[in-house]
Amino acid sequence: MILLDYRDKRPIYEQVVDKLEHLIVGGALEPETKMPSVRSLAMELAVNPNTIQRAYAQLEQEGYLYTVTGRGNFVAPESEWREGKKREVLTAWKKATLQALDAGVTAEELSELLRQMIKESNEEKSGV
Amino acid sequence: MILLDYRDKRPIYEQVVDKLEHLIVGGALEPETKMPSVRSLAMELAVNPNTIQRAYAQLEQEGYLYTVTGRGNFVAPESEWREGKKREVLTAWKKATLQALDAGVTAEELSELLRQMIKESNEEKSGV
DNA sequence: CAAGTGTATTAAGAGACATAATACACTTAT
DNA sequence: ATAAGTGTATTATGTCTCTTAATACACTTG
Repeated sequence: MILLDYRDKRPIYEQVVDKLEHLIVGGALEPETKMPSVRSLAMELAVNPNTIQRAYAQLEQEGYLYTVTGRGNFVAPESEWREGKKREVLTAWKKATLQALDAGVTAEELSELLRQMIKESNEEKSGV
Repeated sequence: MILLDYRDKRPIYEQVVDKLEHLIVGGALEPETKMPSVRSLAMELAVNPNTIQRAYAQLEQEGYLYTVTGRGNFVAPESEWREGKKREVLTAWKKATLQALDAGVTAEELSELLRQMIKESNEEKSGV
C-alpha cells in the first residue's frame, strides 16, 4: 500500500500521512474504504505501531479519516476534506508564485509554463 | 537588520538564512555589501555566535555570500546566485501547481489567480 | 470468550538544535 | 609590533522531537 523512502529526512509518520492523503485525494482510496489496522500497517512497513497511530491521528484531525473504536479507521466522505485541501494547496501555490515573481521570473514565463503543464496533463489523460 | 519570529518552529539559523536571502534577492543588500560580523549579528539577535556562523556558512554554500578570513562576509555578485535562485523557485512553483491540479483546482482558476496577482503586483509598483 | 480493533502510558535511545566556553589564524588600524 | 576585530574549529551540555519498546485497557466482531 505504501513504500517508505529512507533517504527522506522527514519523520516517518509525516511520510505516511502524505502518501495516504495522496491516495485519498487521488481517488485510489474511496470514501468508506476500511484502512489497514494500526498494527497490520506497522507490521507491513516494519515500523512501530505508535508511528502509524500518530499518522492516523493526524489524518483524522485533517478530516481524511474517521475512527470507530474496535472497528477501525475509514476514509471520510469527500465533503469532509475536499474544500480544506483546495484551500491548502491554493495558499501554497500563491506563496510559490510570489516567491517566483520576487526572484525575477516574469508573469509571461509562469503563464507559458502553466499552459505547458495543462497540455501535458491532458495528454496523459487521453493516453499518449 | 532582522527580526526573529519566536512562534516559528524552524531552527533559528534557517530563519536567518531565509531572511538574509530575501534581503539579497530583493536588492536591499547589494553585491559587495559587507555583512555584519558573526559576533555582532549574534549579539543583535541575542543568539549564540555558532548559530550565525552556521547561517553564514549555508548562505556561502548557496552562493549568496563570500567570505574573506579576517575581513568578513560580503554579498556575492548577482551572477553567483541569480540563476540558481530562479531554478529553485521554478521547481517549487511547478510542484505547487501539480499539487493544486491534483487537488481538483482547475487550470482556469490558476490562470485567473495569476492574472489577479500580476495586476496587484503592478498596482503596488505604481503606488496604489 | 477469543481475537482483532483503537487508544493511552511510560521508558529509553538517537539525532538535531542551541548555548557556552575556548582557542587559533588572519587582517586592519594604531 | 601590538591590539582589536574578523572567520573558524572544537568540546561539552541541555532540550526537544522522533522512534522504538513494552504494556494495559475498552470496545467490537465472530
